[in-house]
Amino acid sequence: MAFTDRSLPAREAILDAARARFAADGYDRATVRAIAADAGIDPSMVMRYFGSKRQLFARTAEFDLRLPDLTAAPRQEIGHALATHLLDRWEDDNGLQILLRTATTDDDAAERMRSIFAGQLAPQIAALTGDRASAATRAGLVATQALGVALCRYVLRLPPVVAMSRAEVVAWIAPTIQRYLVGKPPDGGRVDTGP
Amino acid sequence: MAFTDRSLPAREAILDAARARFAADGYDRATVRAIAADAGIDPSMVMRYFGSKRQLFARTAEFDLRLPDLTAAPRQEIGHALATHLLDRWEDDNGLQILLRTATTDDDAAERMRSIFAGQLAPQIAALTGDRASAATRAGLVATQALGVALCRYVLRLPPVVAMSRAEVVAWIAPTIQRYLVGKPPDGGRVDTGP
DNA sequence: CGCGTTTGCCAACACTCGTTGGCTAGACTC
DNA sequence: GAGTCTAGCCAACGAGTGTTGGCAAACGCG
Repeated sequence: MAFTDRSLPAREAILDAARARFAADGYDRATVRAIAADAGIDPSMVMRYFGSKRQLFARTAEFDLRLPDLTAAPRQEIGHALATHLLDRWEDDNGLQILLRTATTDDDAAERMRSIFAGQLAPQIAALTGDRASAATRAGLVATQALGVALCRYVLRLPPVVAMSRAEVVAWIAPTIQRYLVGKPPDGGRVDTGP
Repeated sequence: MAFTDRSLPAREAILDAARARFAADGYDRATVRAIAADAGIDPSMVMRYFGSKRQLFARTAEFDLRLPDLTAAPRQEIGHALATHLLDRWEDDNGLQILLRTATTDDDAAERMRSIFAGQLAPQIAALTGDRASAATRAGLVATQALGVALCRYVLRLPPVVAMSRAEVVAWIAPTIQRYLVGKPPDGGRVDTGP
């Protein structure tokens, strides 16, 4: 019971509708019936093609930061480069919005979020600083600022954060990202796990 | 049909259970039945005492930043002072966690979040800088970092962010908050709405 | 053409949800 | 101490959910 090319448009319509609904409403409030209606297809087909709502969600919640090689940029500009890249990345891919909207109440989605920053960002920082021990902490700090911007701008839609242009946002947060990436740890803010 | 003191323990048990459930599971997944069971009370009593699930949520989702007078602190330390206060504030009051967990999918909760930063934080910043036009933007920037920390540390539980001590978190993010509060706007990051 | 497979739709199941009304027992008032 | 109001519980409703099975039509292959 493999699927043929004939049903491919239907499967893609379901995926598109699911991505839009999950990004807008989150996992719980996005119903299979609503997704199917948006796709112009019967709800039972969603189950046949994707097995279950959870499996459908898992398919739509795949997200890759697609980080560029940060060591290639000038050392003083990597904060700006990363900030720009991240904003670009989640303005043309709603995968992070899908994840963010449901990760606050669903542990599977939260776990994906954790693995993204631990698995994709932290190694890049380790390569950047040569300090593997501090990379995880620095990646976590970058996550607080990056996810905070995403949350306020695209999910909560705080008016002043929405009103800023992308260039303004980048200009403001780039120094923060820069410091978290390669800046000197502040007094009382040690970055390794030693005594 | 006013309620007497006799039912006060029951009403408070419901509120306590509701706060815990909403903070842990968010609005949708926290069921009235589960809240009532935690409180050791029949679900129908929840409706009688609070009208509806939404009204119960509204009662538990009241949150006040209780900001201190920032103009009282030395100018160079207000970032540290605010960062410390915010961490304290939402470690001993789960109101913000309740809001954060559901604001990603519920617009009522999101609106409350917006009004907190626009109504409680922005005026304080205006008093601090004397610049009413930029205060909203600065409040939004502070929100990105503050909510980002709350999200990563208390909701998503990113391991490196959870592992840091409170002092470490404050030491790292205080300079960021400081700059957003009173720092010079970066090139390309104007803070007013002029041309 | 003829036959097996795939597609799509319909109806329904089993379950959970918020919410409602009615009943009993107890507390308070006069 | 009789009458009135309240607290609490039980059962049920109606709506919405994910999910399943069956059936008719369209397709592809021999």
